[in-house]
Amino acid sequence: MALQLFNTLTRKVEKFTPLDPEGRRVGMYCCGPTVHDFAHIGNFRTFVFTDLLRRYLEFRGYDVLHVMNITDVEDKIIKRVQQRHTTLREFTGKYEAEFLADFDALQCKRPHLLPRATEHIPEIVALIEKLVARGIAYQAADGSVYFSIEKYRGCGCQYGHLVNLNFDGMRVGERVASDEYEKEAVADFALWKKRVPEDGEVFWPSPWGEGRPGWHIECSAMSMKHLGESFDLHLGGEDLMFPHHEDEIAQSEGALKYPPGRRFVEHWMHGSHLLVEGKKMSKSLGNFFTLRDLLGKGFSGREIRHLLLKAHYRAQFNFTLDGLAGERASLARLDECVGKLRELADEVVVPPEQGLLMAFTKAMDDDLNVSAAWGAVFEWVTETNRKLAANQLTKPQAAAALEAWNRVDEVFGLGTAKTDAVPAEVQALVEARQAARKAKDFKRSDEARDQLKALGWVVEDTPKGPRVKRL
RNA sequence: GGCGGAGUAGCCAAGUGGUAAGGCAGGGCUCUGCAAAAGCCCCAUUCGUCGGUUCGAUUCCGACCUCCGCCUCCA
Repeated sequence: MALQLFNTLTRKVEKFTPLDPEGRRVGMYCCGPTVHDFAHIGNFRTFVFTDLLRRYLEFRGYDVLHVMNITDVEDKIIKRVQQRHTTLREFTGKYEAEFLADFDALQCKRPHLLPRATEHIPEIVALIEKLVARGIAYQAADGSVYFSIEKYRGCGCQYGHLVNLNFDGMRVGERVASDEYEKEAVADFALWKKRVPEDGEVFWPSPWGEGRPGWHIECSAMSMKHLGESFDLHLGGEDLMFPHHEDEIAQSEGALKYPPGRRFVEHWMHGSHLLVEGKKMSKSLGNFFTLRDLLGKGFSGREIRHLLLKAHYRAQFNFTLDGLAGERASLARLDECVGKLRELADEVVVPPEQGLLMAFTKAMDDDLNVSAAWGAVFEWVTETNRKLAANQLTKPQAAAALEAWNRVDEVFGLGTAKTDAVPAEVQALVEARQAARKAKDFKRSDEARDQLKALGWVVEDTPKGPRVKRL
């Protein structure tokens, strides 16, 4: 079976075929963060999803070029730069660094390229010039340059690939009515925003005067620069379908005349939103977790990653602290099994056991069915534990099983749990307890166990002697 | 109002026109001096409701109920 992925363009699960004639190289663009604040756990759901897809493509043998933009100029950013009396670079640099630290904590592979909008102004201007030259973009009386959806459609292009748009049925709400710009049509969107006093020092020169890029144009300019005018995959959160991605398609396909059968992006994928405690995240409800909030509650990036990877990317997922705590036990079961295999397998190098890999691949090929994939992993855990308990696993068999898990984990990216170094005080208590047990002084040995527990360690007696684990 | 998604055990969740994966919690057992966040085993005659098609439906069709998301800030 081949890899199949849902495509928002067709609303169907389709066989994934790269544009590369050799079928090897894959260009993948993900809409990255707007660096105006700490990213929250909902944002990271999307980034963990894109990381999962990239890793699975690599597992399937593709040579992936992963590009993720950093939006470092935008209304909210400019407002905060003014409020804090700082510079754009200093402000966005801080949140970009924080974002990447969180990204790393969640064990996401760094994209190969992290282009910043402010470093692509010439490409953005060039793209807008093409649109102006084709008559699809116009400079309004307010000095800003807008994209004309009417003109675009007049060129034979379709607006509304990703969502079924019904302009008449749309609620033209307060947000549209309150728009301060002087557009020809309400649906037109800004490509270049004319400099206003509130922008402070944030502006660049352009053929239309000083100003800054609109929100959508950066992604068209940067994705095409780094991945070519047509590329394979474009990902983002579901909220980006409209208007952001729709407008990206319009800008790109409006600026370049694509030959029949070619288009800006072959395959669009969107991750569903995360709910927190049953509700959409919002600051007023206080259900707004940043990664550091959760790390502060004692959860690890690895545990959070594991929880985010349990849900299918297109399914709405309810994030709860209880759920996170529950997953800890599940992950521990897996770690325990892998740890035992590691002990037994030693350094033996053998090819991976096929059973787990086949079940895993079958599940993941089906639009990244992680639930089925985890099902396969845990069936394998139970089976492996059974053999382990019965002493039925030889060293090469354990090594093969471990190798299979390692391949799977190249995709899940959980790695090994960080084992805390055992402090001398704890080690001394373990030894004292063991000595008391040998002397059959169980009162003393139980006291030692209680003391260990108070220090946050749990002791387990195994055939190989006592073992301590962090509580 | 328009568009889209979802309802499967206490909770999370996969799946199929032929009789329900997996995880958490719970129960039993094993190991143990006792234990264990160690291991094994058990745990839905039933898949929102009502009809229809069918030898057979949770799976297909129709209606209804409920929940959620998007509709120009948003991952």
